[in-house]
Amino acid sequence: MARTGPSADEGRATRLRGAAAEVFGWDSLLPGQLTAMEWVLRGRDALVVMPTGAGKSAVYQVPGVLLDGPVMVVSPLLALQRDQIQGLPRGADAPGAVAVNSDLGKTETEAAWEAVEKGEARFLYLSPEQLAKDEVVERLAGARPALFVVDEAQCVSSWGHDFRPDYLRLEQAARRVGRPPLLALTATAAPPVRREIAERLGMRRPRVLVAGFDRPNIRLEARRFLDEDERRRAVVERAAAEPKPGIVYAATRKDSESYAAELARLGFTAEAYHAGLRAAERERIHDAFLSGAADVVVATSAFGMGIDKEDVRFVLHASLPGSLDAYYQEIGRCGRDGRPALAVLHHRAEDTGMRTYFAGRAPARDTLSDVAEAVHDHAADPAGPEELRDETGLSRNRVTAAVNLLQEAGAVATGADGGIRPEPGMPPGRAVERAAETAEAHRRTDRSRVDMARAYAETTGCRRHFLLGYFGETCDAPCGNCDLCDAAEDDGGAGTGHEHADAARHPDAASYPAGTEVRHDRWGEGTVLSEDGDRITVLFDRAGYRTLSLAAVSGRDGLLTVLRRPGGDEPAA
DNA sequence: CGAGCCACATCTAGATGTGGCTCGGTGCTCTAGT
Repeated sequence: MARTGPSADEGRATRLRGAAAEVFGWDSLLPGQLTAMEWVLRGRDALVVMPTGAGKSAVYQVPGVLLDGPVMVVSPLLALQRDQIQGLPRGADAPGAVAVNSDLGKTETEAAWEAVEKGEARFLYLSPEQLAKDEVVERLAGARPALFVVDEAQCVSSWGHDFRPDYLRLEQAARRVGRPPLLALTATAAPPVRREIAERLGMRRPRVLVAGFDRPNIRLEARRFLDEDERRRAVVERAAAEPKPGIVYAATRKDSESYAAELARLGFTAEAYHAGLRAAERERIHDAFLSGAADVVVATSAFGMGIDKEDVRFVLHASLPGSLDAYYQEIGRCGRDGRPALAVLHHRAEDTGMRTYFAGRAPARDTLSDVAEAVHDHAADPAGPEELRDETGLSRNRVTAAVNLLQEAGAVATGADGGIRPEPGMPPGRAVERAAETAEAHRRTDRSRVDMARAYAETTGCRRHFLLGYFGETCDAPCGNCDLCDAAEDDGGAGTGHEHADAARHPDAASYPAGTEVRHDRWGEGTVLSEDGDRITVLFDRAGYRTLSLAAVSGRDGLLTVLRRPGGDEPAA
């Protein structure tokens, strides 16, 4: 196979720079942006992890105008789709863009498709749920898309398993529309999440670009409370005292309202934001925050995607988050202007209860059983999710989630026409067994994510070191901008704080650098994520995240065996 | 998993304790009835 020479690469770079300048009015491209754009233009699958505001969308927009066919963009929120379309250049020469979703009437939908088919609209925005519809997939296949983009790709991992199961069916959708090259974009993804995105989307030897994770201007703090009233007081006082604007994340809708009410009583413009509010109200608060009219928004996790505001000064958490993936995403919304910003986590031991509950949910056995039987009954004439829904009487999401789990367990497969058939020699009873085991493995992983969030809250080393370690990055501890680094300095140095941590570094720490593949007697196979003094954190394939004491695992009895040392290719895919 | 609520029981007449129940977060889409 002929390799493309330097002149071909240069040609591509020139064309991309030209399109960026002429179509979008961008005179310069960042090195990472250009590299990723070249991959896209060459038709390679790619996964790009880049902070919000660093020009992620440009990675598909610029090559998109040079490709030979429409670009489809899967985006999780309709509001985000609207923002993206509005952000594109307008005018006679501009590449058109449309969204196809439930907001549109019949006539509008038809007009949107025609714009795509005639080439008037180069970008087509869709929710993953749209791709579950046969008529959408067929029409899209006819338009021969040149690129399949998954924006906010962390949703594949965070929402695909239960909340929005159509996220786990994007691989099938891509195959059915002619399997164009894939581009996954996200601002936050730890190495296991990157791996899961690539796997779930069925990426083929993807190129991976990870832009720097560290946000050194965000000061990190965590405070533990025994008493609920004390915690509430501390959160309110901090939100009141710190420079505005800021965001407070609460665990429940009720809490978001009570905190907002308390801040309002103190004279601040504070708004509660959660998914239980009417759409118009949510929009009003969103706009008030962006315009600077609101000092503080107290929100559940519903608030944030699509918030691109530079001058947010703090993100306070009034409860333990469900994972560090979610936490980093949420605190990443402050200090985008590079000026000092603050992230404080206020937590109690009791917070883990609700998080564990949310992390532990899987389709009921009865549901799995009903769906497995329905698939089995249709072995001769495979049915799609829609038909399975009619037959089982279960909701759309339940059927899809059950099908996903059965498919992951190797009990069913999806054909080229979208039909779901049982794997040969797999009776429904065994299919359910295997799907239940798969669900149990997810449950363990999700719960271990909660454990990692708690471990961050309770760490005694440098917080930034811990957080970046979770994302597979290193930083020189002490970072000098977290509460624990301050405490170490106050102690006056010698024999305390981080120096203490260094002194306590286990002699075997060097034997398990990040990326080492290991096998543990009890937890099975996994990958070392980070090393912190005398402990290492390992992500086990079946047991999730575990923090292990080196003294305990590496003694003479060797609970931990090294399978493969790091080095070579990027582990994603 | 655990907090909070309610009904009811308890030991002795208005509080305190206990068992059972419910609820807790993210969005799109479609449909029926205004």
